[in-house]
Amino acid sequence: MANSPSGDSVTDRLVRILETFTPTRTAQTTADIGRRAGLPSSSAHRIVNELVDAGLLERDEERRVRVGMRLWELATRSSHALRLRQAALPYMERVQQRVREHTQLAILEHDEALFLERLSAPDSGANITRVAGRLPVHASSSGLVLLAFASRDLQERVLSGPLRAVTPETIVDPAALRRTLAEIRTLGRVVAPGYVDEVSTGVAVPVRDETGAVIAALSVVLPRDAETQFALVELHRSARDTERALGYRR
Amino acid sequence: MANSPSGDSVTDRLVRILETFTPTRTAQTTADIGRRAGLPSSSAHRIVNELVDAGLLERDEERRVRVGMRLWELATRSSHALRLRQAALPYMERVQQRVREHTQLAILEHDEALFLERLSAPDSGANITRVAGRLPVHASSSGLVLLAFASRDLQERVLSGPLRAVTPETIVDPAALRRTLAEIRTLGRVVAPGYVDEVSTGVAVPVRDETGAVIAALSVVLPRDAETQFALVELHRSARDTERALGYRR
DNA sequence: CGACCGTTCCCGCTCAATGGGAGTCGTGGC
DNA sequence: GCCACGACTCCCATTGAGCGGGAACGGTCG
Repeated sequence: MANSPSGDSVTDRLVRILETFTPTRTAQTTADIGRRAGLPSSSAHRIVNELVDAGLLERDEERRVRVGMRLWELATRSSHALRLRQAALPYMERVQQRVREHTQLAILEHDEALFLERLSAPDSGANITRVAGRLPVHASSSGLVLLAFASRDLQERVLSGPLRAVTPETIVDPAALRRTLAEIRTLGRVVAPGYVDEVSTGVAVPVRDETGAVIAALSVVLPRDAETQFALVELHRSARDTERALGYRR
Repeated sequence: MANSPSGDSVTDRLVRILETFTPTRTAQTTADIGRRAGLPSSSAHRIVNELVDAGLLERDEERRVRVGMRLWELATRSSHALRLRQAALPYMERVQQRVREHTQLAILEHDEALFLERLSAPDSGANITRVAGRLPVHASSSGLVLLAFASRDLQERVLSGPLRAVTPETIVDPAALRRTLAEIRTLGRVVAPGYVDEVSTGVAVPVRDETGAVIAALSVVLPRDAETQFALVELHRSARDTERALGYRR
């Protein structure tokens, strides 16, 4: 790969640089980026300046570096997930209005649940989910739905891998997880009390394409002891409407 | 610059490759990308494969190349615009529910209005705006608001540049545009009938930070002859609520 | 069956990227 | 006022990774 003795390509370096940015660290000095990405100072400065010139990164008033709007634009405007998001949004809004709790849309990405959208009323409860954030498939309600309908391959990989407990109530026993997944496939929904956050219960349903394959999960985060039935009915309705809006007819 | 005799850096090439993707062309063959980006076939294949390995691009079922979710994730999760969008979203929803027409949020980016979000009821009218899409500042209602409160520098650049007519009613006379901008500054809003689309009227208001600087525009697209007053009142209220949600107190 | 196209593989050349180090600027502590 | 530190820029000799022309493979279409 690149001319670097360190043996990483320019692409690798670019990704490593972008990965130094997180939701809580959106602006940093070039030197910081270099340290975190494991790049020599002069290289870090040179590459970051190049990226700023290209518009992929930006400088704020204090010359700190941020991810550029240009990158967001390029990534968003041709993302196929945008179509899914736009189709689902009106129906997510309806769920949000009626249930008045966090409503979210997630897809399967690299063995995790990636959240494409989150709607929250000002008075909604706690929620650790973020737009463009991730949660493990075996813990989050969205993830469980995505996992239940994922390839056998992925299921086995997750079941045999270490199942990290996010809370004491997260399912970490492979046999129990297997039973839960079977139940999700039968019932077409999941109720996940306290798996991600002890004070909340996630409920989720699948969104399918015309072949019946599950392409996304719609979910709501309720207070731990809330009634789940109404939210599930609304989620199912919105999932169907989203499928229709995408042009899928089954 | 990269090792290429063509004298463009790897970064340049990356941007050129990403720019071959558009909202209407979200999947293409590697050879297509190469042609459109002006790269030799073997180089295009090598670079695209590298980007796919890094997760910035993806292959679909037919081996065509798409922009990867990983790129969207990296660009979105640390984007400072995300904070603005999340703060504005609940209030945009309220506007959308009450006015029942396209509601959008735009910022100034590289002398154009860049749309961060668009909410549309299924029964809303025509709208050429897209999320992550752009419109010229002198034509769109959002753009006019952003331009009116932008730096004198940008204003003069736009006023002296060629003002392209999007429709026959777009303001293309510098003197008229100057008067319109002054009026926007006085009234704190704009009504743009037929400037972007002859059958629609855009109305927009500014969103400010604590220093009073305009950071975004909230707008609604109405049918050409609709009453604008109600929409403007709702927009103003939502702009104020958004400013408060962002923690700006004035 | 032949033409075409997308793609992969190969390989020798070369020059752009590399990174250590020196120097500049700005800041904050004392 | 002085010193230390950190962020950043500039310089430059070295070198190996990127480059791209070309050959070859495989699928598709007429």
